[in-house]
Amino acid sequence: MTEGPVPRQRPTMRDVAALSGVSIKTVSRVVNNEAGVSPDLIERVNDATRKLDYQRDLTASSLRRSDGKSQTLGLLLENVANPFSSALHRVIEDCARDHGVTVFAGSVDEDPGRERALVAAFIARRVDGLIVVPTGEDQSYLSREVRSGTPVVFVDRPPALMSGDTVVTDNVGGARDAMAHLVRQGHHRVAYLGDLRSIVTATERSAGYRAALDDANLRLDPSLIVQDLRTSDQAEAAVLELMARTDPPSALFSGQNLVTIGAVRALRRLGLHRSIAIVGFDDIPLAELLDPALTLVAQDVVGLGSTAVRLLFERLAGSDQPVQHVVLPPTLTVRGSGEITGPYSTA
Amino acid sequence: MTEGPVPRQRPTMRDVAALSGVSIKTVSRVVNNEAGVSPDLIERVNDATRKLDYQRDLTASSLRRSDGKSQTLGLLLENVANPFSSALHRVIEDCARDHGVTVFAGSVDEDPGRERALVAAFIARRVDGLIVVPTGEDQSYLSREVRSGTPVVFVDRPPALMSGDTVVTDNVGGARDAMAHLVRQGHHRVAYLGDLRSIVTATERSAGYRAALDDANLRLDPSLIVQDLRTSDQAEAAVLELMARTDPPSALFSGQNLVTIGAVRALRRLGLHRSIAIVGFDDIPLAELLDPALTLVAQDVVGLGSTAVRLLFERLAGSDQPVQHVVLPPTLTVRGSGEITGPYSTA
DNA sequence: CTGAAAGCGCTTACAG
DNA sequence: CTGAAAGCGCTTACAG
Repeated sequence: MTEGPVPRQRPTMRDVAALSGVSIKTVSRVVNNEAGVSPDLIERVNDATRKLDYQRDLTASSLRRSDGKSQTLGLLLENVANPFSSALHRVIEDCARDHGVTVFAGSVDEDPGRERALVAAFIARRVDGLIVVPTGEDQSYLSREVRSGTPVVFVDRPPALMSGDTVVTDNVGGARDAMAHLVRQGHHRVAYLGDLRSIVTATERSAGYRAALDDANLRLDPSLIVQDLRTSDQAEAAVLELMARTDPPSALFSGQNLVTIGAVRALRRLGLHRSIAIVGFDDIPLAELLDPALTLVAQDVVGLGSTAVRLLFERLAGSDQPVQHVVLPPTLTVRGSGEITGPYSTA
Repeated sequence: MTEGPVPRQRPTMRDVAALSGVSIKTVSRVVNNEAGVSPDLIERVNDATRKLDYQRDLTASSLRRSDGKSQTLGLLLENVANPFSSALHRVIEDCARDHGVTVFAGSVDEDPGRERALVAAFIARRVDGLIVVPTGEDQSYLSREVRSGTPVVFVDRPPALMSGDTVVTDNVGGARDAMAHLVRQGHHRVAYLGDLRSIVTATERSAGYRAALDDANLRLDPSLIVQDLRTSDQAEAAVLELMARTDPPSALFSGQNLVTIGAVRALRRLGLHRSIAIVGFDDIPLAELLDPALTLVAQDVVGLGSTAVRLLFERLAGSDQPVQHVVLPPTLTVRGSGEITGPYSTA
């Protein structure tokens, strides 16, 4: 009877202590760089550590540690594969690394049940804190976690039914700027294409759209507002329908990256991409390679991520300042698609 | 003197046991759904669990568990924000979730030191296994981890200086197909634009390029081969230079997504995007919206990710079958940029 | 400067 | 069916 290769167990502090002829407490001191160990013991312990390839078990360490920190952080994103989410993930990873913290990430897919399940999975693994892009319904269940000592910072969207540190983009202002830009190009009939109304950012962007019309004393035509678009296919269909009307818009404002992609696809299918203006919210990779290149309102992803991490670490350091709300301005990047002039152009 | 809100400690099994009047062993049995606990005790424990909002500490649990599993997995990607990496991440997240496993992900950025640091961080947190997109140098240090009982599966690229379960794309075949496609359109002078030669996939793709020229009895012109392109800017510059020659290529084969983007940018700058053909390796979001739309060789990301997870869980289940090497075919997606005909076209 | 004992929150191995 | 004791790998609190 042949046995597979028996996996030799990972060495423990006890093994290192035995090999170097000291107590495990001394090994612990050396491993943690505590002062007050004699140089020769330090050397003997380090030798043994190398010889055995000892790697401390951080989970056991944090179990007993007085601060109880696991050096771990949970990140809940809409979808790790979405360009905005993954860019945010990268920024947060880098900031967390500076603190020696490793990141668990998960995709929520706008599903409140999944949000709760992911939070439970992260809490069960005793993350030190959570950074959450919340899904529209109700985050009140998170206040328990905050009270239990796990700080939570919300990013991209504010939480519902609870208050907490939050870092968001000025969605109303960004949408308003984008719309004002289109109006300046001579567009009076601009359609709004939006994501799920349950998503706060979508609602805010539509509010910015309305505000800009108001600013310009333009009438709001409710039939030019299409919302609850979840996929680029739905957005494409919506634009095909809009443009088939007897009174189509001369420009589009799209409230999210997937929606923008679907809208552009529809305009190209209709051969209207050079005559109908479009400005979209959210940056899109390759936006500058399209023809015309896409004029977009881009969020400050680095600002969002780094501020969220900073707020989280301030709480972890014991800050009990009042709840922080940080709002970052987005940037309108002019590239061509938003500068197609409309019927009221004075140029 | 005012005190901040004292964070009430998370309840432990001891607290639940006290409240329900049983031993912690009984609480453990109920929490783990072990058979053989009387119905009324189950109910009392569940009541107390709810009342206290008890959430088991999985890290403590796995410390004592005989299998020692942390229900955690470490994923090393080139960059969590890269479209290919993040798509792979999402597939792996979903497969891992089916096993109740949560994913740590990190970005290596082609830096061997960072690869080792990330592995160390994941091992210190006692992940059950690792899925690694290796960086070209040397993965031999990982055999220690495998021997210590932490299985490793390599994905997208094979490891260097060690052997291990690996899931990769048929890069040679994919590149060969792409090149054969260009040759069929009448191109005899095709430039190859490649990533770092230290990246195995880049080397394989250049081998496929050469093989296809051979298949077609075409002369290889070394001056049409540009490698070690790391960014889209470098690729753009390289193409500008190539096209300024007295004998420029009539088509381009680009070996990676960022390189393709740079190449397209150059062609557009030169106004050559409708006359010079291009086929790229790796899918690119929005490829179908460019003009012409991009003909690309796309990897089977779902296959790569799901196979990697399957192999990992087979090892975790104790499989000691020989090392597995899985090679998945990529798919040439014809969209326009690769069908621009060349000087030797018979059409 | 060093170490033996106790304990972090849980599961194992065993006794009743 | 239930629980007291021991122990996972580490750190704390304390003694010398």
